[in-house]
Amino acid sequence: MPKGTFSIGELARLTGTKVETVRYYERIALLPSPARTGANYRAYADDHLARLSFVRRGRDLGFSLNHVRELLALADERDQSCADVDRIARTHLTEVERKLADLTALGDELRQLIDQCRHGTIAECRIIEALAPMPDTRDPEAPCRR
Amino acid sequence: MPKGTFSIGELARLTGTKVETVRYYERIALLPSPARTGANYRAYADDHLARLSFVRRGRDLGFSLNHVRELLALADERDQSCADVDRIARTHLTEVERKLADLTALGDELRQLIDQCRHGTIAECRIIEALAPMPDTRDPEAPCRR
DNA sequence: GATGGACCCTGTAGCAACTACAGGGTCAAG
DNA sequence: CTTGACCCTGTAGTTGCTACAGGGTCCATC
Repeated sequence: MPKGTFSIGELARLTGTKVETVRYYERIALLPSPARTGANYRAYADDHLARLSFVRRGRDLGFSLNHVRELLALADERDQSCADVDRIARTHLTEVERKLADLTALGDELRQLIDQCRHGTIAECRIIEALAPMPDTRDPEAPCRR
Repeated sequence: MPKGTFSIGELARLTGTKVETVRYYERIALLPSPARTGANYRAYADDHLARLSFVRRGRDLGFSLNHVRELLALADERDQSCADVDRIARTHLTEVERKLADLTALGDELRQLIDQCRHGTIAECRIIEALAPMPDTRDPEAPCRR
């Protein structure tokens, strides 16, 4: 590797990413294509490292790749207002809160089911029972949802 | 449709599933192939309805299709012990609780970030700042994770 | 009996966000 | 000079659907 550059493996280690994932990010144009060595190895510089760690951090915060892409584009517009950044973050937070509510309800329901299990045969299993109820065939409009 | 049978559309409506999803479940052998009419239409009976609503309910509880498949197989073994059912449900609950913890931490972090936003330019945006920090290139082992 | 719209069929391709090969080339240490 | 760790490209798999394309069928209405 030329001095001051990293191989893909080094970049991956530095950012806690898999090598395949780095190549994937390049393929979908989330990361710019780096220079190549004589042996056709990717040679990354500090700005690639910065960009990839930005992506990783965004992913850790649960942003979609598209959101990360938007945030990256915004990060380069240093003198624009950060209203869009704020909007993306708020949208994402709303989504996270919705998932959180769903998952909480689901966990409660599961815990209830498990608590009712009397460890007998399947014929008398409350968990299976809870899964089994049928929708009413007389009502063609009502699906069997909670 | 022969008397006492449902078309795929009716079955879908009764269970709150999309028609394509019902066909998909059949393709992956989660649902048995139904009888066909002269015009090659699927003709479902009550047992298909029961099976599909079991699947839907399991999915609503967040079980993977493979877990649903196992639960379906177990549901047919009426005189076996329900230990396996219990195990699958507990495994799933553990997983749900892990996701819940992750999502809670993530929501907290996002809220903090958003609270810090002073609505100025991107150059001084705390959200972008929080995403930007670089890993230490002198330490080849430490990835930039929380 | 023709027409229209709602339904049904198969098969394939697409989505997110990776991950995992296969089948090669390169490089540095011993 | 060989071994093992790395690198390359390209493609296919994962999960759980969803969305066509390009056809056939059914039934009510004109």
